[in-house]
Amino acid sequence: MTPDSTLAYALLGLLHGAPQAGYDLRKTFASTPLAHFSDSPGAIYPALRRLARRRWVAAVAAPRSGRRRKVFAPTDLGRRAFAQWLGQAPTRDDVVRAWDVLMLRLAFLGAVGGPRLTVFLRGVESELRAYLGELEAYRAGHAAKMPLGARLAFDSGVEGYRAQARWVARALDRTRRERRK
Amino acid sequence: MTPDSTLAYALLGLLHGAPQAGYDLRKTFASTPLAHFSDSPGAIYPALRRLARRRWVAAVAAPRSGRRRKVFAPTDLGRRAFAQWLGQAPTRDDVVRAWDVLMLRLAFLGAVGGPRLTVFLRGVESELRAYLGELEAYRAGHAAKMPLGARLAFDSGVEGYRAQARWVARALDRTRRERRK
DNA sequence: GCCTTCATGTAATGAGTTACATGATTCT
DNA sequence: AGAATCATGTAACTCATTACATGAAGGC
Repeated sequence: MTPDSTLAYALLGLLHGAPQAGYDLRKTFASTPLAHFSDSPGAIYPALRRLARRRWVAAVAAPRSGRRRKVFAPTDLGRRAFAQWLGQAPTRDDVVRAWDVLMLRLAFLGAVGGPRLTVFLRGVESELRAYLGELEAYRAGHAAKMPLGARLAFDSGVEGYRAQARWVARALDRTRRERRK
Repeated sequence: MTPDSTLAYALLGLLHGAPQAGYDLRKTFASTPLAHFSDSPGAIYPALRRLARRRWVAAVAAPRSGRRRKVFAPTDLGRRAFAQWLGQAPTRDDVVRAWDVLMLRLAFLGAVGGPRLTVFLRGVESELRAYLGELEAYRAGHAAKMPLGARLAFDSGVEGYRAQARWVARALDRTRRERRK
């Protein structure tokens, strides 16, 4: 089965929280700065249809009267698929080019809670450290030859990853304290 | 005229540095961590053709003998388009959802050098500060209600932007020193 | 002669963007 | 009655991804 888009998982996750209609999901995307997904109907309604075709979500009883609304809820199959997506170990590639997806998974993992959160954060931490090592090595070899702008852009990347490394250390701390309570 | 993809501008910028063939550009993408663009032929060759159709680049004399190679160089029209792309003032949207594109522009601006770099960085700084303000306001209103994972993910974002704010301040410092030399 | 690398391409597929279309409902 | 909002959808377009195809040049 072909993997679905990030948007599809974001929708699926939100439907776990509460069965909703496409319009509600659009409003969520438009009003929270958490994940910057598109709130355009041309993205959301087709994605919902794909999820429905896959039997990951299903429309629950539509209202007989009032506004026309199609409220979707995850199926058991959808719940399993979502749990599997959440449970994947963070990879180097996730850290390097899909940080936003990692954070999306984290946001949903928090609702689940428990030790899975810690495992996830530890995975992020180790991949992050490894990648920072690669970046330092690259800098040592190439920084001198780079034009000013390129060097600055490179540094921006490094600083970003360093900040995330500090963040993940603090996050691990916080989850430990949270569990002790 | 419809705006072209980021990849197209990346290619155009690299061709400014030196006329090259698609194969060379692929190797650049595969070997530098600067911008993580795709090195797949299915992305690069069509993008080059689009640039050629637009008369932003043109193939320079192909070698009579030896390997089949199509070396492209930017045209005057292409240089103007690229300069215009580089010169755009950074917007809030750039900072929030297209940081990588901003850094790509920065990397190419460095080659140009001069006061444009400073102007650019100052623009980034002010948009960044404004967005950080928005994020703080959001946290004040919503952080208490967010589940642990969501709060952590949100913090990751904030920390990332804060790191970039520190970075841009230092970058401005460095360009000032660079110019004094 | 054979394998590797050079070098360019195409086809199928999936997905997002913008813009438009369409009605129903609620507010004033 | 008219406007705004609710709510869902479609169409045209652009683009990237993966995988496959092709052939020439050079090293051994």
